[in-house]
Amino acid sequence: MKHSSPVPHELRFAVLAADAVMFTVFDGRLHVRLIPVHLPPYFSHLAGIPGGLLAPTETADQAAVRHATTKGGVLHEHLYLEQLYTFSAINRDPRNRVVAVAYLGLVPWEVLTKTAERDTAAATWVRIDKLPKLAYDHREIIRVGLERLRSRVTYTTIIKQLMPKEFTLTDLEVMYETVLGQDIDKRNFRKKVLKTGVLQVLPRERTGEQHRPAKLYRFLNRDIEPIAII
Amino acid sequence: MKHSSPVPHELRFAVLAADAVMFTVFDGRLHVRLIPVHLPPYFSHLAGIPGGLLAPTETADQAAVRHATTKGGVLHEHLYLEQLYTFSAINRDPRNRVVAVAYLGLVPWEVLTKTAERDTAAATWVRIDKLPKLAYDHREIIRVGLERLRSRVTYTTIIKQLMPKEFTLTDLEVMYETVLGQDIDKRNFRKKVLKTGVLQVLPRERTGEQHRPAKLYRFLNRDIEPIAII
DNA sequence: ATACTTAGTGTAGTATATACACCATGAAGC
DNA sequence: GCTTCATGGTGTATATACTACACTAAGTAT
Repeated sequence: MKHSSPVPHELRFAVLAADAVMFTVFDGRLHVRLIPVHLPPYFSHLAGIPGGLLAPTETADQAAVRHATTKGGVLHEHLYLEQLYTFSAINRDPRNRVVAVAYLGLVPWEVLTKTAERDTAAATWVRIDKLPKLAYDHREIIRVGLERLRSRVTYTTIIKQLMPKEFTLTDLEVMYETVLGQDIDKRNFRKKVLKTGVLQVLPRERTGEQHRPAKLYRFLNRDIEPIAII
Repeated sequence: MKHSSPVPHELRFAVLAADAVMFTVFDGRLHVRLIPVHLPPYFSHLAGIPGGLLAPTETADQAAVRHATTKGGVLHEHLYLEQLYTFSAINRDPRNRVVAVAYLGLVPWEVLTKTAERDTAAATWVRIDKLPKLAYDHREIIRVGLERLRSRVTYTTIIKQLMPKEFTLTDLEVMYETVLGQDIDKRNFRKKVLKTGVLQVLPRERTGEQHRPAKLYRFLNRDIEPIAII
């Protein structure tokens, strides 16, 4: 049993939420995961990023995983999440004081095989240059998430969280180009990325593509290392 | 008047706090601001970083400024604060569920002229290699703050938040060396930092120091720019 | 005038970044 | 089986940046 609380009721004014800005890349475009917002005062007119309240026995990390998977439809084992920023503006939710711990989520498109992970009534992948009107401050949260993603991509190996297990060097180059929105020189990119030593060549090639087969690579481990690549 | 809340009482389990890990540098050492923790279950046995609960009409940023100034004793106009990380472990406070939005604070030692800003009974500057036993998860918060400071110092100009208005190139070099804990080559440092263009030479020198006078510089603006220096 | 202390500077060697074009190889069509 | 097509894969020359390193300059104190 708990002791009587030393914190007066009027300081328990806020509700805590965990929201996830999840990105994936396909068709050479960055996409973000959006769900319809059913709650008042929006009643499905608007979209938002997946998220929800913390339970009393949950950390923000745990709540982020729970809401990203249940509401966002992306399987836990496919998803990388890291804390992004905490949004605490007084009226960010018009109904209540809600403080949101936002998370940056990344998931490789290729692993999203289950129907619920692609586009359904409950959740869709939307091009970041085609965002609809969004509820709350979710446009701002997405902006901060994208900014963080682009920044981290240039000095860490976080991009591995967007790549499938096996990929060609062109796949990886295109991923960098898509996330950063800029072209990269093919020869210089290959020299640089191979010199970092984060990739392992596989004894296999990707064939069947009406051109010369490409060697397949994988990242040596799942951790994000602080290495400048671009 | 507020509408009746759509959020059940049992989801208002948490209290929100804003804590500030404030750093300054003097005597060639990094110091962090600590205050005695009077509350149960610690009763002044332990120290902690300044912080406190959010008021219902406050953002986390505002609460961080308020507690850093009132409890930490550092004047608002001397203090730089940026959001660091949100700590939400279930039992981080043994009395209550408290979710803390932690802030990284920086302040130049030279501006701390008021008594309350130096060492008092209410707050002291403690060498980061001589930390006492700390309440809650404050050692972890300080660790994360220091890690963030060192990381930001290498690819932004955040170090300007630790420098007085006017300084010599040696002052700046020593600041980098102190924060990063490593020596820097004097000639290479000067070439690099002057080439970035973030500094302005002043038409003045620092004299009276029983050696050749040093030119004084200042940062061109207060914003933090993403520039690699070390 | 001398001693002391930090300020201020340059260069050579190495490593890294950039710009840029052609041959290799499998698939598909004839 | 020859040709076409499309992407895979490679090297070099130039410019820029990084590193290591030692001496003179100038004010203060005696």
